[in-house]
Amino acid sequence: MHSQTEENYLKAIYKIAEKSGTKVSTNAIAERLQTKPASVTDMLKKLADKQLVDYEKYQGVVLTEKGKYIAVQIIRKHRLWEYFLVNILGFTWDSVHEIAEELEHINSTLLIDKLDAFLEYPQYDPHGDPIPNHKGEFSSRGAFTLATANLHQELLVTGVIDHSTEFLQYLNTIGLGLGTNIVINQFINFDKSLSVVINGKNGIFISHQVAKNLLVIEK
Amino acid sequence: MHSQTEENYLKAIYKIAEKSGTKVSTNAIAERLQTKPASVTDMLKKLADKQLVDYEKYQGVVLTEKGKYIAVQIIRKHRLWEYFLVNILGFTWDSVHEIAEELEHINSTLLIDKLDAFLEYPQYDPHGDPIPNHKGEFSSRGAFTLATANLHQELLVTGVIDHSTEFLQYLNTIGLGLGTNIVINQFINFDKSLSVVINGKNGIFISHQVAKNLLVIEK
DNA sequence: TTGTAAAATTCGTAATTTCTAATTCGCAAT
DNA sequence: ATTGCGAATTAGAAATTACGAATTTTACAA
Repeated sequence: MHSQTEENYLKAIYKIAEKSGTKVSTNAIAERLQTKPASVTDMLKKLADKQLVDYEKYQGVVLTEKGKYIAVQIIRKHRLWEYFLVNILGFTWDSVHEIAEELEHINSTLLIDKLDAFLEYPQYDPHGDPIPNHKGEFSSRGAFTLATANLHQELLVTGVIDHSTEFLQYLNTIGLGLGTNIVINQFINFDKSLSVVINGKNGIFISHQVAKNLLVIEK
Repeated sequence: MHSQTEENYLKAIYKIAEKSGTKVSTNAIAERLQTKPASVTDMLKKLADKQLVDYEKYQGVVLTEKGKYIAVQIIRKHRLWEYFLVNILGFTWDSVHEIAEELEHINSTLLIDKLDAFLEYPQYDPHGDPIPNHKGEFSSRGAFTLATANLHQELLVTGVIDHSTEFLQYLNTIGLGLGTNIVINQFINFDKSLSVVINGKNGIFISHQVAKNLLVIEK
């Protein structure tokens, strides 16, 4: 078994590598986990001893297959629990992250498989992130950010990149959530902001910063 | 917040005191938690500092009101999760204890209240133990053990005292579970064993040891 | 090629929790 | 009142995870 701390490191390394596509630096891990580089170095040595990461001093780390498998299982658990919290217990999408961070460390493959079955094998969590299946395979919808979408195309919101409570609550205030229909009416060159139609309601402005954090597909 | 270890100590002290009704000894805690008396002494000092127990060297401990409240909340969480695992996810009653031991340490009052509501405020867990409500109040059915029941009385099984997998699986093999009807046909003086009718099936023998661990009420 | 700033590591230390071994305490029997 | 034994405690040490300060390494600009 692995400690909760080890699991959090593996997940952090996975997430950073997912975004950057390269070896993961000590500082990047420290920042993500709100800890200090010295602590990260200590843990990387430990994970390397357990063959969960390939680690060379000063060169960054990469997850081994074993490490990647564990990371994906934790992500699976996190996202399934989020789905449960929102769709079964009635939590809002902006309030489930912290609880799922705790639940993801519960250790029982049987529990997760039964939860998955009870939820009828959902493919996406309440933020639109794909839920890996029991083999660790992810679905993909080929979504792109609103910032790269075309004018006048009918779009469907399928996910968010930023998961912070503040961002999600802002989306709530403008009536935007997963499944919302959206059309870009106007592109403002000056600040790259957008004027959009949300579920038929016209003239809503969305900043470039927000658009970059919204995932959509063509309808 | 309190560590998982602290919570386990509080729960252990509560359970031992519940049975004995007296101050709880260091050795009793050590045995229940599969640890050494020296470790227990260390932790008792810590819990005393936090005002969760009243502790005098060599005299044993008692939970304070604060400590008792926390212990009851952990028991509430444990039993609600057991109910969820059995009645929603389809686990068997003999396989949920270990998972619930992990889930009981998830820290969110909102989560537990929402889970309670989703489960429709169950009063008893899959082993017949009462689930404290959000105020910490327990229900009681006034059950007694099969070992103290009368001949020929129609009885209903409402709980078990021993929660071990072995005991529960044995009950499965003789077709006995919560809600089972049972009548004592014969009392064997030699070894205090019983001949009983279970759900209409005659001539099943039950040892005194088993009878002492079954809770029943009159029908 | 060299100098320097940023990144990463080492080292010593701290807090938690646990353990073993040695010691002390409380109480029952004499 | 003393003795002796089991229960409980203290002391010292290990494992885990984290941190600050000092040091080393890397990468890149001049």
